[in-house]
Amino acid sequence: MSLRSQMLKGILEGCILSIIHQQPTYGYEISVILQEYGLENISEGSIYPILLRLQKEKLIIGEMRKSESGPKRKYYQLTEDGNEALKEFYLQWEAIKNPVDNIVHQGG
Amino acid sequence: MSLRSQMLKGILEGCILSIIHQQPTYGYEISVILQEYGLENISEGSIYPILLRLQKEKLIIGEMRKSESGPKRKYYQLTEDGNEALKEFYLQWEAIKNPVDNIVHQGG
DNA sequence: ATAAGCTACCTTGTTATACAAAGTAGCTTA
DNA sequence: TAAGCTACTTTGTATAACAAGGTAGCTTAT
Repeated sequence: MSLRSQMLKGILEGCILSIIHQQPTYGYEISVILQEYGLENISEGSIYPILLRLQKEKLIIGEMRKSESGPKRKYYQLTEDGNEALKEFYLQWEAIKNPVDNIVHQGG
Repeated sequence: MSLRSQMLKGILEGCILSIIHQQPTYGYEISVILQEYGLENISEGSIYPILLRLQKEKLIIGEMRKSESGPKRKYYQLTEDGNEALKEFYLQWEAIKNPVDNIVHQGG
């Protein structure tokens, strides 16, 4: 398993919450959006299990909608608990990013 | 298991490499240094296994030295492979940090 | 002396997660 | 009718942080 895979643990979930928070969206599009943000090659094997997990934890809710082109899509949006979890992710991200940045910039 | 624990996966190892790169040091002191950087409550149950793993992968080498006060200390320093791994960590950290920051700041 | 408390190291078992790999199926276009 | 894209799902694997426990040396107060 790659270093990147390890480093993404826990982070990817928060990113997906954040993307859904911006606009209701579905799995396949999330992979495209992540790409656009620079997180390339995040496979569906990562994204869909996260969506199912988030749904199970009631942080998001899904709804099937017909597509004008292609199969039906499962659009997700955040629940109230999801908004809380997202806030918590933001806090944790800052609490990790800043120290790590300082360690990295001091050393290298 | 906490969100923070998940988010630290892979990252903590790179931080420890970076700290050892700055100056040869030992496990107990690393926990203090991490604290000072703001990564609080990183337990020895996290640090020592990482040090043993890094040593096994020949990214660091350890050497016991007497302490003027207290038990002997195992000082570690980076090997050539360790320097390579550290550079790779820096690259991966930037490759993850920037996209995640953009996702986070876009969303909220 | 001796107990308490800090320093310092190590090990075992648990839990969670990214991802590879494989499968299913609808729609469009050549 | 086949290729190729869209879109969702499931199974199994590897790995890492950490809780919890253990060992032991040194210093200081009682």
